Amino acid sequence: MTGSILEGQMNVELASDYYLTNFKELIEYIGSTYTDLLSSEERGFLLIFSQLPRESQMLYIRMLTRKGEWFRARKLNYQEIPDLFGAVTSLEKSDLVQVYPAKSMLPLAAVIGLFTKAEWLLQLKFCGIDTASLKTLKRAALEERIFELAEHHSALSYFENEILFCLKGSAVFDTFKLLYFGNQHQDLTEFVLRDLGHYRYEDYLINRDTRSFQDKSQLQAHQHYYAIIEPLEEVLLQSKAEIIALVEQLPATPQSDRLLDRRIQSVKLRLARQLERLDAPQQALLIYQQCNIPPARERSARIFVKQQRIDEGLNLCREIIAQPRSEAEQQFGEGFGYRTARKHKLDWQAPSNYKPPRRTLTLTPTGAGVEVDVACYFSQNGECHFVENDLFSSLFGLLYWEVIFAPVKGAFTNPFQIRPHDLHEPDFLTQRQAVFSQANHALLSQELLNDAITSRWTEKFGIANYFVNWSWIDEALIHTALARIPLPHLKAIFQRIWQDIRANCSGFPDLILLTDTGYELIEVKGPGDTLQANQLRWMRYFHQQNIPHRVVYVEFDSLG
DNA sequence: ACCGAGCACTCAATA
DNA sequence: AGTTCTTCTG
DNA sequence: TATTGAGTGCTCCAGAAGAAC
Ligand SMILES: [Mn+2]
Ligand SMILES: [Mn+2]
Repeated sequence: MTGSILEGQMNVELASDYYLTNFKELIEYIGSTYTDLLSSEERGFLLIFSQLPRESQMLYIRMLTRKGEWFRARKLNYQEIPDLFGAVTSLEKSDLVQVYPAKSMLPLAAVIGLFTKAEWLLQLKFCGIDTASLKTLKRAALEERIFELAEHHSALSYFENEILFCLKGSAVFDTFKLLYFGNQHQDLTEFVLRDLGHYRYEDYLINRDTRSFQDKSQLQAHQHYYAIIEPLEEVLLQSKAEIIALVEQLPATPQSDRLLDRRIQSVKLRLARQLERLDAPQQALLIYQQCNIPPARERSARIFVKQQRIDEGLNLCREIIAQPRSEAEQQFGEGFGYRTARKHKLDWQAPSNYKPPRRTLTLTPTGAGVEVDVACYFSQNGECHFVENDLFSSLFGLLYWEVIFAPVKGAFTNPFQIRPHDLHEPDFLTQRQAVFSQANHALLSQELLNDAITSRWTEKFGIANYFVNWSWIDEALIHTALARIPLPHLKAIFQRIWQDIRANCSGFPDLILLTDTGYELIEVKGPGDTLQANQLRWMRYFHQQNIPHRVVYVEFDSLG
């Protein structure tokens, strides 16, 4: 079961101007829905670009989708752009590309990345520098050395035979991408992957009169955020001072734009967590106090207790228990509060301590993975499949397909969404009451459910859906599973997913064993592995709902 | 990947 | 001189 | 010995060509 689910439709040929078509589709959307948020430069771009010769448009996009802003003309070889210099001339006139003829003097930082190590060593030799000691340096070290040497050898960034292009206006396109996708991680490759058949997206209704960004200040807030976190990964590797400096740049939280708020808080949590590692708990605490998403309070409580501020730690646990933001957080408050209180001889209610049914199994490893080995072992009792989260999540996604893709205002703004924008909002279902209750009709009988899910399966096969993993679940398995799992069990499981989609799509047991008479959900634990908190929460729920489940602890017998 | 998620593996510190 | 990483492509 | 917590690694188009090691 490897490779893409859509492998069958290989040999898709894209039109030779595919990237121009895609680019035009993107900016057409910007022009039709966002002109009022654009700067004059951005509006100007739309106009100027539309008037460029076709090959100039194509060259511009080629450059946009390559790395960096500086290019050697000789490295831009495209058969669909036979007259490179003709194409670039219009771009230069429109101020979208700056052309630097050979023998120009350029800042070293601009050109350092354009040449290979071998080329730089040659250049160094031309400048009369002895390269013997430089040849063994790694790329990064060599670049450093070149910068030092350039102080006294200005000719290092002088090239006899290189025409260079510098791309302008890439920030404008960044804005367009952000407006189009609503984020900064999707780009033009989405079009290609879709058209190649790697992904297929649901044909949901995109409301042209609803959009992700309502006004300019909202757009600017998102851009500001992305600009600040640009060095995030680097800063996380640096020391306290740099991390704190980055946090201080971030806007105050919580804030009213919920999407942006979550992004900012997630970054704050990461930075604070790193401050903990760097032994700066006080500063971490200050950041956690600006956040209301988990695990901000959990981390704070841990810090308090570590600092022997037991009262404050326990008070925070009480707050968590009184108003948990998730079951996970509640479970933490109860457990950590109990352990801490007990250690200090204080009163605290013991948390529920469910122990799921267990058995141990001794077998010889085949190398395919413990879960597969155990599934193999249980095959003597029936069909046993390694499904983890995929089975129930996929059933959920199939049953509630129409709910997920219902044309609610603002839910869909571009053709590359695997879910509606507001999937995790608390009012998600109240916005979709009618489709929701209609989907639930299928839960009235086994036959209706079977029909609903299998017809959805054939109708939607391969279409991207947040909940459905097409590559791991086959139709036969769905069929048997639906026949064996009683309706009340499925209802209970789906209900818990709806309660907290983000948290409850994970933690399902590894295996499902389907026997002649029924089924069982089995979590496999190899030596040294233990139940994770989310796995235990599901099992506690299974217990309450009489859903058959078990943990199988594996010991290996061949290892001396 | 909506600036990681989800899982198992490994190790160390507790009780 | 073979292997691994990066970049580009459709 | 079991439990807890922390940190790590793996995968997320696929394949080609070039560059780095
Ligand atoms: Mn598992
Ligand atoms: Mn397992």
